Amino acid sequence: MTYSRKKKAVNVSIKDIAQEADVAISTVSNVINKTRFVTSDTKEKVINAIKKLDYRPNIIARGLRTRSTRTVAVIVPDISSSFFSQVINGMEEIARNRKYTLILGCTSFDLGEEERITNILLDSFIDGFIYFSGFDNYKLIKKIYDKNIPVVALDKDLGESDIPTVVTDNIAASECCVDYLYKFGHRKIGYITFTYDKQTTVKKRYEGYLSGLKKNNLKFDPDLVLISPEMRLHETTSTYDAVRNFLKKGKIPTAFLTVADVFAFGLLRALKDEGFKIPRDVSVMGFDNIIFSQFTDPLLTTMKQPKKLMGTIAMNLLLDIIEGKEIKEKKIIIPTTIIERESVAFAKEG
Amino acid sequence: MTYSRKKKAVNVSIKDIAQEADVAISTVSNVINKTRFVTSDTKEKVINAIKKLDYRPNIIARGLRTRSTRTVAVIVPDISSSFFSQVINGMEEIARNRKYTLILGCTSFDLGEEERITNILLDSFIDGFIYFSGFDNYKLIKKIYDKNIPVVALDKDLGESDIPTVVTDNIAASECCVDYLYKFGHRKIGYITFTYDKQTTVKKRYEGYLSGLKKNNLKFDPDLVLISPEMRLHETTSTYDAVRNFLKKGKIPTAFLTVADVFAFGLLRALKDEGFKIPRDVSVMGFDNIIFSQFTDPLLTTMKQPKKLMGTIAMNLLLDIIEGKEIKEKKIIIPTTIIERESVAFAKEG
DNA sequence: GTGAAAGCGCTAACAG
DNA sequence: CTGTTAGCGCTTTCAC
Repeated sequence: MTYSRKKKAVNVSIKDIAQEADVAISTVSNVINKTRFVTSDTKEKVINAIKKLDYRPNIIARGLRTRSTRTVAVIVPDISSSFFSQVINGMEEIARNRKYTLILGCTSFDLGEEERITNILLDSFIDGFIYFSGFDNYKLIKKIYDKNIPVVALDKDLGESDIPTVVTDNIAASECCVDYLYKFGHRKIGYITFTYDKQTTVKKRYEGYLSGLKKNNLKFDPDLVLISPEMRLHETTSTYDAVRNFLKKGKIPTAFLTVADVFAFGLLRALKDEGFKIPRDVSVMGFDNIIFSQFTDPLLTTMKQPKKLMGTIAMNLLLDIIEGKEIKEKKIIIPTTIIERESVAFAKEG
Repeated sequence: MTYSRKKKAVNVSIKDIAQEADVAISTVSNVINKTRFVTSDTKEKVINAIKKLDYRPNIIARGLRTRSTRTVAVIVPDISSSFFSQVINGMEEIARNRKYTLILGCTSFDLGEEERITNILLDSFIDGFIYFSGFDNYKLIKKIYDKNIPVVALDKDLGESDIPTVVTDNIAASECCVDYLYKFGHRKIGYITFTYDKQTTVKKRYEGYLSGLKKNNLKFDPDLVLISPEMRLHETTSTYDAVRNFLKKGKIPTAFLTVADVFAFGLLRALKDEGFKIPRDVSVMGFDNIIFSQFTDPLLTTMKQPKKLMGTIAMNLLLDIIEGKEIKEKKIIIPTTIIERESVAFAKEG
């Protein structure tokens, strides 16, 4: 069986409405956009014609005139991971409520791809950008910014730049985790992270771990940290293997902090398979509070990044900028909170 | 501090290029679109001008003429859940490779919202739709289809309709699960699902469970199935509670099949807390193979829906239709496979 | 092989 | 209060 596309139906235009209602084109436009006062009589005629012909304005044509399409783009590395998709979910909700359309640009964590996509999207019809790419490629953002196209950077620190940013304070949050574990009597706090020099988030969290130790007068012990380039975000065995190797070396922290929940999952399994009871023998604390952290056994205690909130805040900021509203804060810091579940307990004596 | 938006930069237009290259506008257009032969001399002049002025065609203007924007929309209930976002991930990849832009329309599982979004998107500038909404609202899809706008339905059965669809055979897949458990000696196979009359997928999987029983000459026992409207997709406690109540009634299957992996997570926990060893005492089998099923303890044996593949197939089909290619199959059935992990074992004797 | 000009559907400036 | 008209940037006839 074959199927081939019939040609697209011709839509009714504003001209048809003007004809049908026996008024000028501009009057129709004015009724639709409420741009000028129109007598209720003519207004009614127009509205009836619109209903009769089932007319909808062509937003392409409108966009050509107004240079705005009420469309915003978000540049994101990957939508399939729970973290990103939840943030996007928040953005989507705001965009929709404020009657904007959202376009997705996935970079697959690839800088070249990021540039390619940005350029495509830059080809005219985007009203604004949210840059949520995981990379610290200041250049690309600056390019958009310098073109006077509204842009907000999400979850990346642009330092002293003028570009509006929404960030979680990863350093402070990590410190907070260390504080928390310290309060539970832990003095040998391990850290698990993967290496990704270009991702600030990963770096900052590690910095937070270090400064957290210092703050609590804990000495940094390199044997307590596992930095592995092999661990992956989408499965657990790589982490599991890395952790098993790590544990073989014999120096076992009384508590682990991981740079992301995902790594806590592999860690949990590895620990259990080595005969440790969680949290009786070893405490485990994650970071992100992704959905799955409420599925683990034991339930994972973790630092919550308010993902949806990140999305809504960033989107609201962007749309405010697009609409020319006055912006009070150009740098918004999103609060994080610890979600206490079952994987952290008091350190064993001695 | 305040910040308000400067006005948008004026982009260079085809006119500027024509001027710069000292040729006609149409020649520039013909060079860009390869629509007519142009001498290599003039071509070069044009290309140089384009490079010099960093020109990019305005696709809005182009869209106004050609009535195509190389933009496709996908209507989806929720992007924050792992299942949907992975499917979308596949779509995105294909769209990008074939140089289309993807627009997201989230319905939040709300029929009214679905209609609203569809109408907005219908307002001109979408070349095609993928309907992946979870609902069986034939009406809306048909409306698009009848407007001769390319559309493909994903993961929903439209029966005898002419509308192109991509589906996984949920009935067959569920039967397959029952077969699998049967082969492991299970004769008391339980089923856990939530009630959602309007979602075919849920219904079909249940039907598959029933026909699977019949096929294997197993008698249906209502006491072995848990149908709960209270269970939620995004957390595990609701399922946990429902299962604990269910178990209290005393009739324990030797194996459970769940309509979705998520429910297997709560089930696993409830079972363990009741003192059952998995899979020694009770086997558990999920459905979907979401990422987290490789994180559970024990690792979850489950029926895999090839999520990314669903996305790529649907998107390729849609783009083929848009581009007027001949379509061999209007109804594509996506294969499912069982992922054997650790949560299913042979039934205990007696 | 190239150029001139019409027109896609809309908004906005100008006229009345 | 309403109508006329220019023009957004592009593709596409039609002319040469």
